[in-house]
Amino acid sequence: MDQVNQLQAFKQHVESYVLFNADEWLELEKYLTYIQLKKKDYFVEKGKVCQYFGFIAAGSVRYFNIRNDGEEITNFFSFANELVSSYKSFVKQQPSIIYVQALEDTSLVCISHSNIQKLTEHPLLAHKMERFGRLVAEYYLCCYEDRVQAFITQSPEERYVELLKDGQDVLQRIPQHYVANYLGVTPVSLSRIRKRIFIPAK
Amino acid sequence: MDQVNQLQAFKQHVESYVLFNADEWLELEKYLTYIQLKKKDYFVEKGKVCQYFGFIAAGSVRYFNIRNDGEEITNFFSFANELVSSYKSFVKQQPSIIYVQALEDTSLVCISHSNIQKLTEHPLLAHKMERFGRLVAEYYLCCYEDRVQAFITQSPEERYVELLKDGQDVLQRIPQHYVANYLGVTPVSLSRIRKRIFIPAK
DNA sequence: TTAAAACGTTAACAAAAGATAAGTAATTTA
DNA sequence: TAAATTACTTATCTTTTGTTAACGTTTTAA
Repeated sequence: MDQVNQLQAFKQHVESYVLFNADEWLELEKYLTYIQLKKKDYFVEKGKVCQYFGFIAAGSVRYFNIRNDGEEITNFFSFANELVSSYKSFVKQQPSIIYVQALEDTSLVCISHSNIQKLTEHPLLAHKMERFGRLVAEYYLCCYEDRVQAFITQSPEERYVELLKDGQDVLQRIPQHYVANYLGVTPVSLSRIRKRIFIPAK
Repeated sequence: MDQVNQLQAFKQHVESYVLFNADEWLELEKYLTYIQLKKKDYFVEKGKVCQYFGFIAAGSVRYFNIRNDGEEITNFFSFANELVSSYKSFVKQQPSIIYVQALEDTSLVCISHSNIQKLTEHPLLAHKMERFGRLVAEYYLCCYEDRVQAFITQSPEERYVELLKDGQDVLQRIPQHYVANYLGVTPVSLSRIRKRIFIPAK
């Protein structure tokens, strides 16, 4: 995917939050950074400060942690036309507690933290950029609200069934043990859940 | 607690995000609503649109859900000097999926949704209000990020031990079965966890 | 103040999940 | 392409959790 198309996709996504006119876009474009990740490249590594806030024009990423025993624990995924960052690390400019890694070759349109600072002080763009930042945070906040709600009110099996409903395409692209972590269970347990669901007891 | 003190506490909290000068405060104050809740009064009810975004000057609230079988499931708590709203409902102006109820008599400094709209278009205050909104959303997003992380990487027992560390005072004020829900386990299970922790096997 | 309701603990049993290991299939990569 | 690695399932055993019910205590409300 070339930069023109990446920018196009980025614009479309941003405008689902806030509308910018042509002049504003010309100015905003100066602050964008294009980043290409190959499969397994890191967008952020644990212990390092997340420098960019990214939009996935193409590809996908996985957010994970490494336990003391070396096991990788997957928290989350982001796909094309979604945003990506180690949010807390980016916002607070503190070392990330997670890794964010490309699941496949991935094209990103990014804004660095220092450019975000400049944009939120920019005479022409400040107001809309603040609003954009707020709406993005609110969007993800609502996602997390749902996710916490699910952990509290649903069993792992129910969470998996729910995920099957609105994430068929997603599930097919992701190794199952990553999904298991995402649901908060072990891969072995997810395998049993699948067995229970697909081959009901006679 | 009288309104002067409530406003004082509110100002202090807001200024931990964004600084407003005296003139700005005088203007902003026009948009505030003071709400008193008696114990067990609702701040928001399920199915109704959350009209206010509130700051708890004194008191505390509990966020909960009612399951099909009538059981109440507690999601979250907010205490004095914290913000409260059914975030998703307030932001999207759609019916709340949860109840928010006062755990004790509670004094709130609130801004209505329509006033938030006016403030984010206000010639004097817009920029700072947008920033305030963004920083608040980011703050809560980080809280949720931690909470989801805890569900994925920790056992209920570990989550409880963690909660004991930084929430001693909180735990003493809240019925234990509310805490159990918050941790994602049943009250019976939390009782067993407590037994395991406090009376270690000989 | 007394009766009713709500709380927390414990017990007993069933269901589910974790840990470990083994075995097969699929994918990677040298 | 062959060897190595990774992924998924299955089995066994242990631990934890859920469910239901009982019991004494505390709190609430009539």
